[in-house]
Amino acid sequence: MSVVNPPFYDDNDDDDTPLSFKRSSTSRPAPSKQEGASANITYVRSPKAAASNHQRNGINGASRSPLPLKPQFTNSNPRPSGYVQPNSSVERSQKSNTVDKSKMKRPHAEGNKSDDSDDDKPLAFRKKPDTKLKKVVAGGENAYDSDDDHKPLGMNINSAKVASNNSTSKTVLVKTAPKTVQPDDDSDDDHKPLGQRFNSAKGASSNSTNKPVLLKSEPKIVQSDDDSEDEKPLASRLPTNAASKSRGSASDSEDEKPLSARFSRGTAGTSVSISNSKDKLPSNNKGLNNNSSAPRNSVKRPGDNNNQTSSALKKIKYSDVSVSGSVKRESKDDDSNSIPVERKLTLGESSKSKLPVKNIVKKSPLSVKKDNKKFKTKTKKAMKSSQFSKSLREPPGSGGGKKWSTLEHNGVIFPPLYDPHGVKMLYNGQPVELTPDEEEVATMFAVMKDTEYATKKTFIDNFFGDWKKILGKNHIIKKFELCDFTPIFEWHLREKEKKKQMTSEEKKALREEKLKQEEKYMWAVVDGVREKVGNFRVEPPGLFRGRGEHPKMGKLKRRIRPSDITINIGKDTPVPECPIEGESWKEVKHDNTVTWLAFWNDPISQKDFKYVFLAASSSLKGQSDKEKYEKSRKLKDHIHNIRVNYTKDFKSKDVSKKQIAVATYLIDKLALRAGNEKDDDEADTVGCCTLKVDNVTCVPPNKLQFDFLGKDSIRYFNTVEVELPVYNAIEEFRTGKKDGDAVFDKLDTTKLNHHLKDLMPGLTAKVFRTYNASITLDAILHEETEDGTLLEKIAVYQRANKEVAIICNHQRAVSKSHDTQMTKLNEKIDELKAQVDELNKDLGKMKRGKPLGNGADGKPKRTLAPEAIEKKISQIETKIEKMEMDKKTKEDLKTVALGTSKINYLDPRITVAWCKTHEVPIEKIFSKTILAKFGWAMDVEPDFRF
DNA sequence: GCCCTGACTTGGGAGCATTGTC
DNA sequence: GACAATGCTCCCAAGTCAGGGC
Repeated sequence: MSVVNPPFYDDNDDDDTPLSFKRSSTSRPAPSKQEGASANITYVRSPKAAASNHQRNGINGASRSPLPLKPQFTNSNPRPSGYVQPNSSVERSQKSNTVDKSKMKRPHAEGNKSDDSDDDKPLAFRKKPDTKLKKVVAGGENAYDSDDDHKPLGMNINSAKVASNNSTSKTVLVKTAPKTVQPDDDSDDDHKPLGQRFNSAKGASSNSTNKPVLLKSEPKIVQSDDDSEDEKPLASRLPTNAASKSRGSASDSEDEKPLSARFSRGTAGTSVSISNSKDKLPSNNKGLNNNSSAPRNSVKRPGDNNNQTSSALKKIKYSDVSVSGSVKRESKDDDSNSIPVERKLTLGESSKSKLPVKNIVKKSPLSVKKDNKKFKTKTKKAMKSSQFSKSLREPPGSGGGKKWSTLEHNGVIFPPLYDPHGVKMLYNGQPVELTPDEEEVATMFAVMKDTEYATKKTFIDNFFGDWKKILGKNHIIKKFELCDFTPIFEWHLREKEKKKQMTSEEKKALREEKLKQEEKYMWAVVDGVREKVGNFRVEPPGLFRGRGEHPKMGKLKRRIRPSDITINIGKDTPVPECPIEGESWKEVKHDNTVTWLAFWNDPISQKDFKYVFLAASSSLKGQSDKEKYEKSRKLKDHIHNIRVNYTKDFKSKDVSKKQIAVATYLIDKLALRAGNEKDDDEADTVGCCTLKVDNVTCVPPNKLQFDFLGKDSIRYFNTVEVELPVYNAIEEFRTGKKDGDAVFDKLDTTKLNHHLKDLMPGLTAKVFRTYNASITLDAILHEETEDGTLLEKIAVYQRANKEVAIICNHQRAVSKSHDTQMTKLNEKIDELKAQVDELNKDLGKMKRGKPLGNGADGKPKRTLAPEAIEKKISQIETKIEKMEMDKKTKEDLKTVALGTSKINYLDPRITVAWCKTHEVPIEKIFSKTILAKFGWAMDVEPDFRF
């Protein structure tokens, strides 16, 4: 890639111009990572092998933090029905990513028993000195006193030979020898990405199994006889890189240095943001004073009509007016989706000077009094930990509990009323006349006829139960089995087809019409700044599509009416007109301590609410996002102590303490979710604190096998080698209990989080996920990126992204067309290879002066110059190479969902900084929507490290 | 200290729009 | 231009976690 005088930012207004974070002679030259500041525009980076990611496996590098390596293949695992067995070696290679974080260790790291700490490295990068003994799955490892505490999960895997041929779950090496905790250990493991902290199991059994399994609706696993890892839990699929670079010991010490010192690049401070004055929007506020002291008489909680004053004050905190988020007034025609990327880049920088200064909220005497009272009631323990226990929930710059001063919006838009189609369903073979209300619900079910829901008893029972209430006792329809919804289903298919057949003009016209109707609801004005509203459409009625084995699936979600909806709006602002004539809102509030614009009670679960919020691109959300990442970033400074702390407590005689220690260990090492208690009317899923005895199996001498349904009923199945004290503790917690009993019976998320706050302000269980995800990305990008082509760089990013997705167990179902696509690709590759063979033969003949003979069509072949044939061969080979790469990527990512981590767990500043440093156009990584969401991160310095 | 509520984030999939291939 | 593949956005379900009430 050329780096000669590329403009750092485009200076023009061309919306279509890719936003490349290139350096220009006028911008600050980017210092190379290795060389510190550099005045040269051209980067000089370590001369790493230019091989693609796929090819790097096994290549030793000088890097101190080995990357997660290519997954090793494993084996035969239970797979969900419908999954296909890939056969090719390429496929196998992809599958291997199922785990075995253990395999991630690089050989020389393995051999390197240096004490060089890698605590500060992301887990994914951590090496394990004593690899032979440890296995992990899904990120399990215990390196608190090791050198990998700061590494991301994916990088903390050491390789080790795993001999199991028949194991049913893949294991990943983890340190087994319980180390004595050395607080002054020079470990650098604390900051490694999780993935690197797993030992890698070189040559892991191809039969081990931790395949990711999507069990959303059907938890049953189909045993497969192939060695695919496709269905292994992602958490256990961290790619290994047995031979990959390992960090040199010399650099290890850097892990403990402040980031700024580690990556000082000289010219720090130079702004890299572009400035485009025309894009800077005035902060006028349409007549509503954004600094006005809006009365805080709002009610804190929806539904609470008697608590307005107190609720409004409840969250108020001493002002913190650091409004760093970008706030921009959208021009009338400025749909955020079409904001030029470069404009988005200006948000962070330009907005700083343009932000409406939020009010400094002084606590009212009442609120102070209330706070004092609260303070006095704190227990000694709470007081002791008060500095850490203080809620940090409010986003920065929100002025304490106050989220806005003025708020204008137009309410919500309702779905159109039901339009009866008149198609008669059959009952007992006879057409049945239905009223519009009856037909509406019948249609809801009919259109789902070919979904899995329609085959589930719970879904059918719930639907039929609710439908019968509408049909009434005397209706002819009595039994579901006699119902035939086919005529309605066929009508639905015809409608779909009609829609599909519409010309693009007709579709466009429809879109425009819809946009016209919705335009007014799409925007809100917050403190004088026009912001996009997220979900301004009221959910239409339908059948509840609960995931997994949700007991309420199929129940009727009734139509929401204005009288169900509570509106939240600025006090001196006109209340949105109710769009349905003759009806009115349930209530109107003016609560500026919350960010919702409207809510209604969930018709399926009355205790739950459905909120209307601002869009992700809004400054309020941006501030909150930034705060989240800052908090996670702070964890890096505490992680070593936290790990030392919980390790100490593994052997505590106080069972509660011991359970907290072990749970924290699991959350840290396996990126498990906290695990709140669930009600009986919810799907039976678990997290760390709610693990049941039958969710964890102790496999001597020191492995734990986890098998449970997590969020969204996605299966987490993983075998992890853990520290012996952890293993013993889990065994102890299970003793005397039966299946279904809680492993951590002395623990819940409240206790756990309270404890975590003692260790770091604002720390909660979920912060570990963000921390490990972001530090993994940061580490991999910095270790792996080389001076390659743009495509190669993007491949590095994708791989890092994938590591994180695996750590977080972000799975997706294999697309229906996956197999067809793979078959087509294989056929094309074979065809091209045959062409190359033929051309090579021709070339040989020509060189020997022999005639070429006839082609496949029987006609004499055209004579070409040898150079032309060689050129053609080369072109086809390049094509084959590309297709092989496509194939690998496709297979590799078929069960991994990259988007979730990108949107929720990866600090965007890491990505932006990397793009700037490596001249990768940011839109190659972030879509327009994500760019809008991360506007606040766009002006980060290229040398930013998480 | 427990239970419950409220507010917010996280999450996968459906379906639509865009891009690529022939 | 037709069709397929890919990518993106929207939808809404399902988590987390703080704080109030008793």
